Amino acid sequence: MEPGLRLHDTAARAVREFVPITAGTVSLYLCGATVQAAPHIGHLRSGVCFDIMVRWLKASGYRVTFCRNVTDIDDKILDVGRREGVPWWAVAERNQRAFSHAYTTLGCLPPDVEPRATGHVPEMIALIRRLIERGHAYAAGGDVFFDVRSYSEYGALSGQRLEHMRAAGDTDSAASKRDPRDFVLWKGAKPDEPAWETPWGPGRPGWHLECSAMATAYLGDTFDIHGGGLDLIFPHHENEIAQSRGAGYGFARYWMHNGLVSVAGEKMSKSLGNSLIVSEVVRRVRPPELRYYLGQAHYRSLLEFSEEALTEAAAAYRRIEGFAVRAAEVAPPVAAPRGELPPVPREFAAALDDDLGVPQALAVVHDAVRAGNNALAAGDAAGTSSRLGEVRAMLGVLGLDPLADPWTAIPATGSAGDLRGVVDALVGIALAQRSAARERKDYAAADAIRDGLSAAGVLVEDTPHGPRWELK
RNA sequence: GGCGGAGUGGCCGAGUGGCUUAGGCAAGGGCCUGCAAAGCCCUGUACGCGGGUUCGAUUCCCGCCUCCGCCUCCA
Repeated sequence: MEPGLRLHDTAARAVREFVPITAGTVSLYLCGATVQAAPHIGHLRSGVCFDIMVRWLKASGYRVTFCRNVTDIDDKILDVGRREGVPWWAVAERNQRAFSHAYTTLGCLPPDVEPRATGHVPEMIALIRRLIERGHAYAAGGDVFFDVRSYSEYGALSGQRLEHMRAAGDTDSAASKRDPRDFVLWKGAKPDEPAWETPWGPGRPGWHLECSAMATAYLGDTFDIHGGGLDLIFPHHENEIAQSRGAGYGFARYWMHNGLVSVAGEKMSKSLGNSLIVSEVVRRVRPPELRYYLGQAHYRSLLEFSEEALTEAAAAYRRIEGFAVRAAEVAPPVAAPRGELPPVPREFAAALDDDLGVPQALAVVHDAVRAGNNALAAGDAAGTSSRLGEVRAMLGVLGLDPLADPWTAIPATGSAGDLRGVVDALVGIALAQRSAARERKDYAAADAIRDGLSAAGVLVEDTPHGPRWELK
């Protein structure tokens, strides 16, 4: 009777009932970063959307194996290294760290495995060998190419027909291709570039090949879900399918693609130079607010970035957070049993089961918040507590914790703990003075204290139980 | 040229052949407050344009306009 999870499958161009290969388990591969620059919020939108996906799968009882790769070598990484006069691997390492930090900052669970392309050359060589044996690939001029005409299904994912396609521009030695649309599996070595030995000569991996090799290495010949940004459908995912199916593997059964983030009507991308770097945006809104913003729209929709929308999202999240914080003061949350996720309201589950309907799910959250605020106002501790439980459970699935200690968001300086004690004490003294002023009806003095605290980033609210304060 | 997607009230953003026409932000009114803040209650009747189908369309069909993505590295 349970409707169960349904997902939009790009290959089928439809929402399909999700049936895992093995009951109770899900294998998920997500195209992660090509670590050629610092992450922008478009990258993290993908990260957040699939993080919610993973969390929902887990909350639904699935055992999930989540693999998110790192492409740590490509033309641009080499370019950046040359330009900066540092080794290519240092560029990759630095940016990978920036990505990891951004994922962590926005509350994305770490993947079960995070393979790097350069660590999987043997798997790639084996895959190329298999493709050559099966007549789908050929070595020419130092490169190895995939023969697109040998694979009749080529173009099926993206709905492209071979005769309409333009030449693949992924190599400098196009002359040696049998067909201009053939794409490169392995790039022959060039002077001053890193190279690995192969039966076809030294060189480095082509981008598409990496993902096929890594996905099957960790998730098996056939796995459940493959995800990535909309812009990867063609050629990247199309080519992955050609390589993997050509090699005789079943490969991914569902293809999920998240919508892109645009700025001023244009796609956000490194090459367009309109990137909003995560580390910058997180100075304007707090990380959970940015996460809320990136996750609030449906994962397949286009997200046109605007400062106003970001601010609105932050306000919306604060409403939820405000309830949770106030409710927790009255009705302390009961700690959930270790590793167990508390149940979420049925409407919330139904929304997420319907192709990850986060917007509708958030409507359920806000309804619970309103009910909770009403219970709070009525002094209904039991009702407040139960609503708080619901809200926390739902937000947990969305990767947000409204009761997270705000001090943990403050960059660790080694003295954060001491600092907190000092602020607590000083604000406490100021509020005591303000209360005294109010007692004697000296409202000018009371307001001056409140204004002073506000200017310092401490917001004061009067409640039936006395004043309370929070940062920012 | 080929493939795909989108145009919803001031803004963001769901959704649906009619029935209770999501939710948030902002706005106005009210309650609460010493004043605020927060919260609660109320208010706003929207679906790009033109046809068609229908008792009835924002929702289905046709045409058009505008915008975006992919077809080249890109989450």
